[in-house]
Amino acid sequence: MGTDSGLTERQEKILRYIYEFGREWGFPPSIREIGAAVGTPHPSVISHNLKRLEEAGLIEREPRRSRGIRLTEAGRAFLSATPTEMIPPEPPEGLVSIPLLGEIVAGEPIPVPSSDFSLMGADETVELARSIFRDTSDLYALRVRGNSMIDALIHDGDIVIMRHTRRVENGEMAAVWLRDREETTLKRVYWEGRRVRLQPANPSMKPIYIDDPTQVEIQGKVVMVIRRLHG
Amino acid sequence: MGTDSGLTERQEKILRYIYEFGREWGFPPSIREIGAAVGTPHPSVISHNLKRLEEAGLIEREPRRSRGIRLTEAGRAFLSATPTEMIPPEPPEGLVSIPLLGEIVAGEPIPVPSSDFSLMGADETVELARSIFRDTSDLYALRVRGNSMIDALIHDGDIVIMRHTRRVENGEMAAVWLRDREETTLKRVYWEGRRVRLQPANPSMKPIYIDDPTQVEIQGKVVMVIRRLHG
DNA sequence: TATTATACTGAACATCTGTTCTATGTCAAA
DNA sequence: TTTGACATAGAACAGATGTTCAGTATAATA
Repeated sequence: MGTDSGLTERQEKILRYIYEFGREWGFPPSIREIGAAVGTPHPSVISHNLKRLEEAGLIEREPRRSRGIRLTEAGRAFLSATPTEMIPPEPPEGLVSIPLLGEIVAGEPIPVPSSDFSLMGADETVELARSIFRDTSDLYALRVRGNSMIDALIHDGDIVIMRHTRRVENGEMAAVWLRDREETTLKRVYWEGRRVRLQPANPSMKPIYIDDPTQVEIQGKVVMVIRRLHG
Repeated sequence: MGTDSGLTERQEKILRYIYEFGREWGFPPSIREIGAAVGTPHPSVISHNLKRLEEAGLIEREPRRSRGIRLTEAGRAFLSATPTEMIPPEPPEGLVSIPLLGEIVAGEPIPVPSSDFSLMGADETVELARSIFRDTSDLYALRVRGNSMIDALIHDGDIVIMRHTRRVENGEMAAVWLRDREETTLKRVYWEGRRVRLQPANPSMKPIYIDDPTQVEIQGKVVMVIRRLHG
């Protein structure tokens, strides 16, 4: 037995993972992916617990279909009601609370943890109209520090709204995580055969060429730039 | 070839089915489920067409993962561009609908009627979170045309949110109505004794001096700059 | 103690699923 | 006509995936 919610700690973990996996990837996890996430490689255990979660009405399943897991409203409600630390207050309908995950310095990039893109840990949020975006599930915000991106018409204090996607079109501006350097930087990305060109918007600056595309991890693309002025 | 969209009829069917399947089941379809839906039980055909859809940027895929299909923004846009059009809903509480009153060209200013700042006549609006602003009663929006304000970090297509005030501090950026010229322009305003200096943010451009301050009518000051990028 | 219920472990299986390979048909350009 | 690009068709395969079965462990209960 786990908590007073009637769910095992593992069951709660599973439920939460299903939610977070869906947010990140756009489709539900498989049984074994859940198992790896909660530390049990045995599908029967997950299967058993999924059965319990379904009996509790927190999820729905499509028998014999891969990734046939669906969170019910009750499941979502359960997750918002039992936070791990703090759950941000529900924004009014029509608004999106976009987590402000940190800062980004264009010239001298600072790392942004690539694993933690959940709402947790974001003490600040940016509220925008949901209608502006077609899909708001994978948006986050970064505050720009420094004036190195001045020629991209982005300067100190600006807020950039990012979409957490793994793929960008040629020429789109993206937040790029360079694995070997452990840096994040804002650049326009061009896929040139088997190398990647990271082009600063400033034409006087030379592009960075990455010969190993696996070193380049797209954190997301810039969807919007917001600048607030005097009052 | 199918339509003028560059997509085969089958590819369009596939794209639409991915969307509808996701809406119905909460997870993406498998390749063979797509095949059955579009009348071809051959996975290679679907695989081939999915590759095309991915190249077109309409979907994203996670290689070798079952149901690893995700609609991109472009994909959603494509679908909503074709079928029955949607009716925009009323803005919910917590939002401000800021009237988009027209365009402003920094270099070659165009007139904006100073008398009509009501909501009427504004066919477009910009929706923002009410919490961003102290007071939302006197806000309006203008779309920037042209790149003359490029050194003010404002460029073509940007939306500027204005506060309709008659008075600005020295150095604040304002929309200025020049009575004799019947023009509106975006400039930083400096009150210098009995004349007014309208300073373009571009340092290479000369300021405009207005000797008769009554000719200068402050339309409002720039409160926010919004730039939307790809998707 | 014996019983029952629940959660877990381990293994195996049938099917599903994405991918790859080869071959065919179609249509437009050379 | 030939050529090439492209959509399609069929088959096969390795791995993923959901499911099931037998057995173990632990705790609550009679």
